[in-house]
Amino acid sequence: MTTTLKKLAEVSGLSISTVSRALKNHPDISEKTKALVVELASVLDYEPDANAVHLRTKDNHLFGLIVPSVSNFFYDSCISAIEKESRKNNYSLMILQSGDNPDIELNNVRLCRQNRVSGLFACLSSSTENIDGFLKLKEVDIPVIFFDKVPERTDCHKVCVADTASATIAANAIISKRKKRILALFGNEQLLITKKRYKAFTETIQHSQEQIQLITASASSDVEAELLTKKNLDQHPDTIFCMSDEILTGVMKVLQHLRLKVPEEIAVIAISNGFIPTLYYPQITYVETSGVKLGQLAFSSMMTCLSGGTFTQDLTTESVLIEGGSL
Amino acid sequence: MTTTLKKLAEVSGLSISTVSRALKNHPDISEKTKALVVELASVLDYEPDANAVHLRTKDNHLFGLIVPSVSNFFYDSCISAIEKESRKNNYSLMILQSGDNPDIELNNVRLCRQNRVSGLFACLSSSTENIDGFLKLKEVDIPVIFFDKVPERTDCHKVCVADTASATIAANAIISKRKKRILALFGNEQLLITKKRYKAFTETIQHSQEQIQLITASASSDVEAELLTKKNLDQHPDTIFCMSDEILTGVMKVLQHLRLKVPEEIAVIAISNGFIPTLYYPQITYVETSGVKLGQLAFSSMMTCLSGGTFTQDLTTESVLIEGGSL
DNA sequence: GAAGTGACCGCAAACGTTTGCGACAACATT
DNA sequence: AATGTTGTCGCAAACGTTTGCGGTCACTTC
Repeated sequence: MTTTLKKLAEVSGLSISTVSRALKNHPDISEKTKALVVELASVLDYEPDANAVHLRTKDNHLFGLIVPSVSNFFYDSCISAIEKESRKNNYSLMILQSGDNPDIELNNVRLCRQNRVSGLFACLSSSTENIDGFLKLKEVDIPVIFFDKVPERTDCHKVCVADTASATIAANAIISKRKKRILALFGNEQLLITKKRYKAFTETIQHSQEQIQLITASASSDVEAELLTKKNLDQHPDTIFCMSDEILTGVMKVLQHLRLKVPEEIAVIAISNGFIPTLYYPQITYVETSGVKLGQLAFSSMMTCLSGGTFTQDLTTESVLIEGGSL
Repeated sequence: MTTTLKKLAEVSGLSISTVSRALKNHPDISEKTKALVVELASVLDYEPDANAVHLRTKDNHLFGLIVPSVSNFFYDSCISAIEKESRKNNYSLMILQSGDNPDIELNNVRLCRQNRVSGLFACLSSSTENIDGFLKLKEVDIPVIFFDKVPERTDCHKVCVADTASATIAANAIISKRKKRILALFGNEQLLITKKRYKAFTETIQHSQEQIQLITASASSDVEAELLTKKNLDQHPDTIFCMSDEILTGVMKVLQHLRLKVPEEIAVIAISNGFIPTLYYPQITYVETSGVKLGQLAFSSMMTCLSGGTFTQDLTTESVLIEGGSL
C-alpha cells in the first residue's frame, strides 16, 4: 500500500489536517510536531498524490505539448527547451504526437483538456484545417501557444522562427559575395513557411543592384531535392540556397557524388537549426533558426499568458548568420 | 466554468450518478435518458476531469519517461515509438529530462511517483550510481523498464540494443570484405556500451583466419574523433569502423576534407540508428541499432509487466546490416 | 477570578468522479 | 391480494488532499 496522509495520521496519532500542515511547514504547527511528522513521512516514503492535490487545488502544474513527431531534429531541440524551462518552473510536460494526423491531433487536444493542463503548446499537423478544438480551450481558460506550424488566423498566440528575416539574411549574404547564378530550392509549396521564405528570398535578390540569375524549384522531400539538384546543375549555378535541412541533405548528397569542391566550384548556404550544416566539410554557412530559442520564446510567451497577459502575442525568434566555409 | 457531472445533473434534473452512468452506456439507464444526457454533454462541452477519475479509479493510464535529453537522434526515435505505442493503448506519456544530472533524475522519479504513473521508462544519466529511487517504485508496484543506458544489477527489467551482436556483425562484414588494416574508433571508455562493443569487435577480428592489423582508439566527442582520425590516417588503414553516429560524423568530416574516395581509397562502416549514414554519398554501410525497435521492445516489456509478468526481463533488439556503398 | 491572549490542533466540507446498494414504480405471476 | 420480477434511477461513501473555522488548554492581565 502507498502511504497517504491518513496513514501518517493514524500512525502518529495526529489528525490528517495537522499532518498535512506539518508537511507544508505551516506556522500553526509546533516545531516538535513538524519534526515528528517529517521524520515519519520520510520513513514511510510518503509522496503526495498529485491527482488528489490537483483535484483540490485546481492547478495541476502541467503543460501539454502536441507536435507531429518528436523525432525530428528541429522539434526535438524545441521540445527539449520547453521541457527544461517547464521543469525549472515546477511544471511537468505531457507530450503527445499527432503523427501529422488531424484526427489524432484533436484527440490529443481532448486529452489535454481532460487533464486540465495549465497550458498547451501546439505545433499543427500539416493538414490541419479546423482548429475549433484548440479554440475551445480558450473558453475554459487554457492558453494555447502555437509554435512553428501555426494557424493563419490572427486571434491566436504564435511564436515562429523568423521566416522572412532569415530568408532575407541568406539572400543578402549571397549578394554580398557577388554570386551571379543562384539555384534556390524550397520546400513544400503549400506550407506557409515556404511561401514566406520564397517571397522574401526572391524579392531580396531581385531588388539588389546586381545582375543575378535566379533559378527556383520546390521539393517536398530530400530525395526530390536530390533529383532537382541534379537536373538543374547543367545550368551551372555558382550558388545553391537550401530552405531547410531536408533540402540541404539532398543537395549535399549530389555535391558529394559529383565531387564538386565547396565553395570553389559551387557555394552553398542554408536555413537550418544548426546541426546538419556542421556535418560537412567545409561546414555549411547557414542562417540559424534555433529550435532552442523558439522553445524558450514559446515558454516565456506561455508564462506571460498565465500571469494575466491580455494581448495576443505573435512573436518571432531572431535569426543570425553562422559562417561556415561554404559560401 | 468548466462543465462537471454536477452541472449536467442540475441542468438535466437527473442525479449525478445517473448522468455518470448514462455517459458510460450503463445498462441500468434507459435509452431515452442516455440520449438526453449525451446530447447535453456535447452541447456543454463536457470532458471528464482526469484527476478526479484517476483519484477514484487508482489507475491514471499514464507512463513516465526519463531520459538525459530528448534532443538526441537516437532517443528521439525511441521516445517517438514509445509515445506512439502508449497512445495506441490509451496511455499518456509524461516525458522528463534529467539533463544527464542524477539529482534532477531523482527528482523526476519522485515526480513520476507523485503522479502515480502506471509504469516508468528510464534511461539513466551517465553518472548515475545510486538507483534506490527507482527501486523504491517497485515497492509501490510501479514497474520500471530501463532502456539503453541501464543499471548493471540483474534484478531490473532492461531492454538494450544488441551491443555485442552489432559489433560482431560489423567486424564480420569487414572480414568478409578481406580488409587488412582497420582503424576502429570507440566512444567514451567508461560506458558499458563501449566496453561491450570494444570486446566483441576486437575479439571477432582477432579470432578470424585472416591476418588483420587493428588500430583502436577512443573518442568521447565528434571533435575528438576528428582529431584521432587525422592522427591515425598516416598508418594507412583501408577501413574505418565507427562505434556510433557521433564518431562517424567526426570521421566523415576528415574524409571529406582530404577528399578521400569512399570506399575505393578507404572503406567506412558504422553502428548507427540509421539517419546519419544516409546523409553521405555513398551512403555509409552500417549495423542498425534501431531506436524505434528499442522503443517498441520497451513498451511490450512494460505491457507484460503490467499484465502480471513475473520474470525480470533482460531483452535486446536484433541488429541487422544495412548495406550502403561505403564498404 | 473573570476575561483576554496565543499556541496548537481537529472537524468537516470541498474538489469531480465511480459504484454498491437500496428505492420505487409498473407489471406479471401465483 | 400477496409476492416476484424487471427496468430505472438516486443516496451516499470513497479516493487523498487542502483549508476555513472553531475548539482546547495554559498562561497572562487587570
